[in-house]
Amino acid sequence: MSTIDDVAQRAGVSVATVSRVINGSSRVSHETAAKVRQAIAELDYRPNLLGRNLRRTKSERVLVLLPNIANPFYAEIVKGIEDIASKYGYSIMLCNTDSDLEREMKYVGMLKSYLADGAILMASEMTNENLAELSREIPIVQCCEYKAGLPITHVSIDNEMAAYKAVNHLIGLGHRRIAFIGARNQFLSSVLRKEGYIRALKEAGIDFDPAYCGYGDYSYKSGFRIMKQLLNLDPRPTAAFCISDLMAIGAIRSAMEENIRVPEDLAVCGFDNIYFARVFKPTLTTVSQPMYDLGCTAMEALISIIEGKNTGTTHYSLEHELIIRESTVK
Amino acid sequence: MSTIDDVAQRAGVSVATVSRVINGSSRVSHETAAKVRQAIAELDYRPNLLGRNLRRTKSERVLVLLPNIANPFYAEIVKGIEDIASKYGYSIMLCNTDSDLEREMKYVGMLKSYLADGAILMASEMTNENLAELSREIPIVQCCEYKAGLPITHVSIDNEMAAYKAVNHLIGLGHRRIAFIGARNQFLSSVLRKEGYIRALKEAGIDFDPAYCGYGDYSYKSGFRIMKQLLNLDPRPTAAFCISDLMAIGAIRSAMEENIRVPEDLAVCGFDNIYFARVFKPTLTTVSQPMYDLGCTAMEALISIIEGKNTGTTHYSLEHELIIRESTVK
DNA sequence: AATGAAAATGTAATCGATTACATTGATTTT
DNA sequence: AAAATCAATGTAATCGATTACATTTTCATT
Repeated sequence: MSTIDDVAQRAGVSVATVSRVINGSSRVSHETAAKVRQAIAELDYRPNLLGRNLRRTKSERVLVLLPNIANPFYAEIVKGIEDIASKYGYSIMLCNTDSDLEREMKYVGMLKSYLADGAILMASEMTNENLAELSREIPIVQCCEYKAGLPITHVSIDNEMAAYKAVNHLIGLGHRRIAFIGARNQFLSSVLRKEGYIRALKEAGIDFDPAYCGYGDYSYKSGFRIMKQLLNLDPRPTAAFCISDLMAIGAIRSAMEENIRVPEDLAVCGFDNIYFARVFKPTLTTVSQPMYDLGCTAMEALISIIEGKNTGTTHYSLEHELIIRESTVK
Repeated sequence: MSTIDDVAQRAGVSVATVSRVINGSSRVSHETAAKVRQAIAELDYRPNLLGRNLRRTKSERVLVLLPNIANPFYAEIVKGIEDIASKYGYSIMLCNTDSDLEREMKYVGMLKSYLADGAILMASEMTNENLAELSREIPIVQCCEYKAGLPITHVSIDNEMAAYKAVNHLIGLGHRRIAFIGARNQFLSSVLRKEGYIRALKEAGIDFDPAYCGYGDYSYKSGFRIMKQLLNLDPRPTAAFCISDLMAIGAIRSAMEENIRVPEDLAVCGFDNIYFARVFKPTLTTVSQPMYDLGCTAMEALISIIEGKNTGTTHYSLEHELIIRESTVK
């Protein structure tokens, strides 16, 4: 309601002085500062951020684009992002893209229109070309699900190795017919998880069989559907490696409906280690991603790009861990 | 990068004309408009939203404050909010408050600093006084979890009746010792759910016993912990009504650890009908809230306040439904 | 051809802040 | 006492848009 002019008038000083008091940018006498602060309090004045940001061409705000807030995987990452943001005085605003390119572009438009200083993209649907162009204009960092071969900083885990270890675990339990429940998309993370799966099979002398592979969209539903199909195969798989926990849980429920016991008749391994992985019965064997740290690292990286401390692109790879629970071992 | 001045220069017109073309606010000749559009395309120009919003004192943006994006209950509500927002040309930005007043106040500060035209608050931690004051300055709507007795529009279900029906269902199954797993907070919704619980007991001639009541924070963990304690009672409850599905699932897992069968030895009823309620084993009896519609209604209400169509406060109460599944009936 | 109305376009004020530069007044140095 | 220095404060330009008002152009009407 009230502007810096109102404050200046009430305190009997110029707007410059008021601004100095607010920003502590240069020395103001004690008495004057007190008068100004008093006026600010009396008027309940708050600087108009639009004016300030316009003048400073800096918003200290960052957009976080994510495909789906309902996916618990992202919640923990966001926590890390928020903590680091707040440490450096940045605000973050979450943008739910619903994996819809049009929605995503709307938020990217806001980014290009100076509403924020940069963005963290998770599972962006943009083309490589658009992404590259965007990152030339505006500081961005890709987190977790990312597009390959771009000069854009990203933060993730070693997806190939993680998948390799998970599948190796299944092989170690004696399984030979191991299904792969993945996703067919542009994200390097999903490509690498499949590569890890194939490498583990190969090293164990097991032929890769595309019939044992199904593709969905990380969701419970798609895991459920894919497993239904896989169970119709003859001989049917005795184990499955899924690229998300939600898919794994869907797969298990699918098996349960067919009276197939997990893990006795079918061992299932997930990916992510969302909170529900230890709540669900049977508890879920999975690859634990350091979600909180992924978020922290992404935000640290973004801020250093925004503040010009870091111009090159860096690819961060954080540690993961295979967590063995009831869904593979009784 | 480029401004309206650059566009004007390149097109050989004035900034006013460029603005007219962008906003279609008044007639511009075909040729001129074409020249301007060409220049805009060539420069990849986008209006600076800070400048525009400052001038218009309108951002067409709305903040959505929610306690926790990890709670699947909110995800569906947000979808409704987003759909209506997009229908009216508004953008929404999600703000994760983590039920932390300080964080919440930071976002409220942005609101007061003209970064958005209004907000939808879910489970706000602000005091009644602060809320009332805020709503006098800025359009806000409370959704689902709300504070009572304030002249602020809110959208929810009839929580008392919903709880009453759920507990009545348990009573109908023959239960007499029915625990209440709730939350001790300022939200009218949780107070009303308890009142519904008490009314159902009363009508059935069952004495209300505070020993059978536990209080947490809607989370899985708190449900787990509370049920652990309740099971130590002698005689122990044979049923429990929980004010969130996450709590109900925690309670069930707690019982399972003690080798207590659900629903045979203990019937459990949740609240919300989150997606997981039908995935979890046993599937969960619960009160279904029309989350998507709650979101839609809240956003419609907010927009009508922002655009000055509606000045009074309205209290919307949407329909709910008791959904009976395995956790109460075999 | 002169007139007037309507259409197209331009000029400059404005939104609310920040900040370079200018000014004032007090204090120190010589 | 004059000069130099420095602290405190003010004036006005600026960020990038929108828009009221002014001006120019076009064209139908007489």
